[in-house]
Amino acid sequence: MSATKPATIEDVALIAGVSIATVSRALNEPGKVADSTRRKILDAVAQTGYTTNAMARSLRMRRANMILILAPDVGDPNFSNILVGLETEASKRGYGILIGNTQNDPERETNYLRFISSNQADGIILLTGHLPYGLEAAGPVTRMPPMVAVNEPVPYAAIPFVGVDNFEGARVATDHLISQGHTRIAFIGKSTNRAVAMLRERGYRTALASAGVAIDERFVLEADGTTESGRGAAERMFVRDQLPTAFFCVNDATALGVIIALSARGYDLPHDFSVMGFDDISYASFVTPSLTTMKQPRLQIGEASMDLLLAMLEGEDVQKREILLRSELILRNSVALRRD
Amino acid sequence: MSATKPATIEDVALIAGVSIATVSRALNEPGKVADSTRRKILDAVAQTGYTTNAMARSLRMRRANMILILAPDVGDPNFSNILVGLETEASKRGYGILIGNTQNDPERETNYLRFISSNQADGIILLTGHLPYGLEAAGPVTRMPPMVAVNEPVPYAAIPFVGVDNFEGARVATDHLISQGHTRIAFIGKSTNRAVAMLRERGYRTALASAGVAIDERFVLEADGTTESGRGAAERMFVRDQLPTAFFCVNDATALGVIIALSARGYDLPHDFSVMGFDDISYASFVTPSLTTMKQPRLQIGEASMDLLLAMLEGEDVQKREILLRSELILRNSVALRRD
DNA sequence: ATACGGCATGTAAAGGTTTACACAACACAG
DNA sequence: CTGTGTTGTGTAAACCTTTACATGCCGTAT
Repeated sequence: MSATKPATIEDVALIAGVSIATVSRALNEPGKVADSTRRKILDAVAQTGYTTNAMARSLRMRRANMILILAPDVGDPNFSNILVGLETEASKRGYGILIGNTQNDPERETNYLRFISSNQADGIILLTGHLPYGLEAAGPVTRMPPMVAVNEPVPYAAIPFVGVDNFEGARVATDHLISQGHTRIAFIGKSTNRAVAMLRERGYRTALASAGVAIDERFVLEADGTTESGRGAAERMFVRDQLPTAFFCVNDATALGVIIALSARGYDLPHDFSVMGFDDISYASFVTPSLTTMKQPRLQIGEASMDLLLAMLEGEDVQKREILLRSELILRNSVALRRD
Repeated sequence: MSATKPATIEDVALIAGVSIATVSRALNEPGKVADSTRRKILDAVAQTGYTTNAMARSLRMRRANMILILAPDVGDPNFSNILVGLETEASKRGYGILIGNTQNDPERETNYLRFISSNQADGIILLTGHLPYGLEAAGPVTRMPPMVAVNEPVPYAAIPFVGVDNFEGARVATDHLISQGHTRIAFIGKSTNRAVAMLRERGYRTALASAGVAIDERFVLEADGTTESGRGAAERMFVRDQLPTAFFCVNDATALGVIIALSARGYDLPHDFSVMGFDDISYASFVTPSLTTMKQPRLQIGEASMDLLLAMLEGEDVQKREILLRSELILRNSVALRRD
């Protein structure tokens, strides 16, 4: 007897002997309908297997209960658990997540905005570090959808940010190296445009300054955050006359490159050099030597940012425009007491 | 002069001086409208910044152009690039993807089905290896949404499958070990319920059989596919009187565990033992020794499966119920010529 | 007895599309 | 000049909700 078409609110109303308005109310604001009627309605719902049609609902309510996530690369191991956190929190609150893999392609970014302009998504989580390309062109400021930037803050835009306290984390990391007796500490991964790298460098400098250690600028090397760039930077270091005893790397991928370069030169780590990373990506514990690093609370970052976005969406006045979470020092085997 | 409300098809029709039906046609089936009118309409569209409201469209058309992806853990490095492939193909064809992270929790699985029953998604990509819990209960077979299983086939259900040819891949892997002179080859990762593991074991057995090598059943050990289980299995191996010279592991995570166990016992790899994995997960190249393994064409798997699902959705009669892609032997440093 | 407020429910509009059907204009064959 | 197709466009229904407003009823204060 199951209808080929799915049941609508009208079918339910008919069976329960009430109007569709009452059915809608019974389902959405149970307080507003008499107990006896509500029971009849719930029975009818069970009997028909009714589910409310999300399309009709969204059309009427002008809201889709859907969040768009824009990421340059969903496959990035750095994003994986953030994604899980985002999804968990969204799902818990009845929202779905839509993912947009931009590959940093402006065209794709613009294209994903159709989800916003066509009302398929109510807000955006930005993992890209910049406003979606084509957003300004799309219309005046009033049309800007609610957004939260995660991991990478968006420069020159008043977008709420959730991420790790990079400055503080880098300070803790550098302090740890200092506590192991190191003073000639290199920083691998200087950048003049990536905000995260700049904050981490500042943390490094501040830690050394407070410890009264002068910074040898020849120990501060540029690298773009990839394993390859880390390897290259380490190689460049060896043309210098004086070498550091420890390397603080802007992230784990870079640290991996440094470790590969040092191992290839035949050094024994961590005996000859200490290496410290940042992020605690999944394979940090599998490298040899396993990597001492700062762990990003990725799950929490995901949850907190989704929580913030949904709060904005639901009209709560959000006072905090920035949520900084603490990173945690993870002790493994790539850092040791200074030996020379 | 930009309206506070987004422009509707009616606004466009008014400006272009035609009816809304013509506007709709001009946009969706351009051939059916006169060139001159179409031009006027496109002008009006540009002028108003009109975008069609996806909700209204989906409501009317009973189709959302959205695909639900059910995965036990989106953060799994094994899934990452499959996800990218899925997204790429979907996006190329104008579909969006909705992700459902089930954590193998029946309740969450059931919950995600609301996207289907409420018409928010048109089809499902199953990465879980089983039908979503609660699907059968939801209604008769006629209501089953189009589905494609990826990576893990769904047992006892006629669901089209896309994945790597595990049998063939395992055979190639084992052949490689044999070609390096090994005959005492262990299989780590036997399972009696995971289809993928069973296929890989069969490939292993077939390769040895065709090479005329008798299998020592004491070399076939159970493990559930985690790094920890690989480590444990390797340890168990050492209570035996005779040891293998090579380990073929059901996947890279297991291989990693084996490597860790062997290294901890002070063996020099690959000199003392060869270890082979399967999957080529991202950190396979970072372990020491770097892991020789079979590479899964993850991007392709993602694209092929989405392509199949969309073909089904668009009514093309899909003849192929199973697409098996080839895995590729990746030579690194964990396998060497037999030395003893 | 009258007025009034609160409660439970119903009526109908609105949200923005797509598309079956109808219609008009025109060309062309008979 | 009539009948038949073709082409281009319009009218209106349908998709399924939510919700402002109206209605009717009952209880209570005046």
